[in-house]
Amino acid sequence: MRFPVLHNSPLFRGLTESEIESLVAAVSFRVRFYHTGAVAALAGEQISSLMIVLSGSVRGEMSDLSGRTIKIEDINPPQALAAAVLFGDGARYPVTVTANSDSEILIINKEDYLAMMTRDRRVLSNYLSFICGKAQFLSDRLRFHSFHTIKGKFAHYLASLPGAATGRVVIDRSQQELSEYFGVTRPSLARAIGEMEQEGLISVDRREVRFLNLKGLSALIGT
Amino acid sequence: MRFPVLHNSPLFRGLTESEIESLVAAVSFRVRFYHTGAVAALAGEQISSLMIVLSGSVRGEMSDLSGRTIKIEDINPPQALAAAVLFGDGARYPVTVTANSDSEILIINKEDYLAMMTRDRRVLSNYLSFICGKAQFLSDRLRFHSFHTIKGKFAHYLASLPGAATGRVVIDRSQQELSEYFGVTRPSLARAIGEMEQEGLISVDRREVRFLNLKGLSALIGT
DNA sequence: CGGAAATTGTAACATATGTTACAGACCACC
DNA sequence: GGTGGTCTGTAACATATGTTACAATTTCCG
Repeated sequence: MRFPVLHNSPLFRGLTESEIESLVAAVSFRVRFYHTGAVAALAGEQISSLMIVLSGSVRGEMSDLSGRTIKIEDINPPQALAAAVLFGDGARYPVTVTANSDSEILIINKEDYLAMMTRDRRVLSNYLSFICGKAQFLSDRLRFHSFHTIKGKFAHYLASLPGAATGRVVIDRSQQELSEYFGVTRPSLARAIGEMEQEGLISVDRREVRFLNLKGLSALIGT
Repeated sequence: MRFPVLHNSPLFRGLTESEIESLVAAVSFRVRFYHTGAVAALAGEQISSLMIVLSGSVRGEMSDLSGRTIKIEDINPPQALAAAVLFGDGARYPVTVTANSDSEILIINKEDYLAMMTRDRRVLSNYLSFICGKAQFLSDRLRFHSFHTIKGKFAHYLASLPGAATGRVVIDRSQQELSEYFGVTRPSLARAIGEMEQEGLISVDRREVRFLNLKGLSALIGT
């Protein structure tokens, strides 16, 4: 059994295809085939295995109170299902996973995956790196939400840019992207920036922002 | 060197004190003493070691643009510093860590901690369980923020309670706690609940909630 | 039972943000 | 140099939420 697609998975980074093969072959794995529309995992079901999409495409969706389903995300090869919560106490699938098209999924028991980690340090490092990155991402994201005002989010964002200490930073994305990152609408962001400029907190020239009133900016962050 | 306090750490759950001792002793560790006010780690500094508070107390704080510092959280024994991002690519301390009182911190190099994981499977399991739990927590938290209206958050929360399928659930916390969980104010939550009741979506009797209009509730979640 | 403390319901008002729409500025490309 | 497309600034209006305050209700404990 060969899994060339796993070579691109962050979980197997740095391993040759043959190394991956022998690692996987050493444990009891299986490959299941799901026809379009078939359900690979049910929301709420206990997670007992690492599942990696080998081919095709699946989607995670939640069913709401009236039975309607809402699509959350697509999962394409070589992504894994719920990898970030795999080893949590009583880990359960947060979403129902359904095949978008005919798909193959590699299934490796949790215990076996653990064994692979102890056998090859790179597998361990890769998983740790993956999940720590995820935690970092979620944590950063959540921090932004903790500032309730757009000005607060923007001030915090400015402070996080390289060169903030010099009082002059360059924004690296468009207002559109920035507003999505903040979870607000574009006009609202533009208005907030305009007001901050009028209030003498910053001066804006295209994508370059200068800090004019550090105390005022800090007050926004503190809120 | 003995570390009785580690016995209560989730990272060393299930190990006897002597097992912990010998595991730690097998790698190059050190215990550093920090006087009140001393800085144990600087925000932005690269993370090279696992640091566990053995005694005393430290706090994480961020400095804002004007140099003022804002306290984020206290870290008490036997908690670890930035354990959730330890193995991320280019992991850096998100906060500056300062001693609240005279404190001792156990410092174990990242590589050495990795070695401990491969040597003892329980250490590995514990860390994985810890970080997956963290990811789960952050992810749940973030999901709530994705519903912009309070009614949406509340409907989603109701749907997540055990017994939601029966159309009758019991809320397990006070409005005060719930509002903090949602990141909104208490009167706003009360108003939202009142309106949902008036709109015929739910009926509320103390902490018991019945679902009257599943379609309407779903519409809120879908928004 | 009784009184204190926490919890909950409700109101009036201020404000931040979303929504929608449009016009000017910039940019790439022909 | 035009020309279409994206990005940005701005406006008027609707609305959700925060703020503050107080009364009603429940819970807790002596």
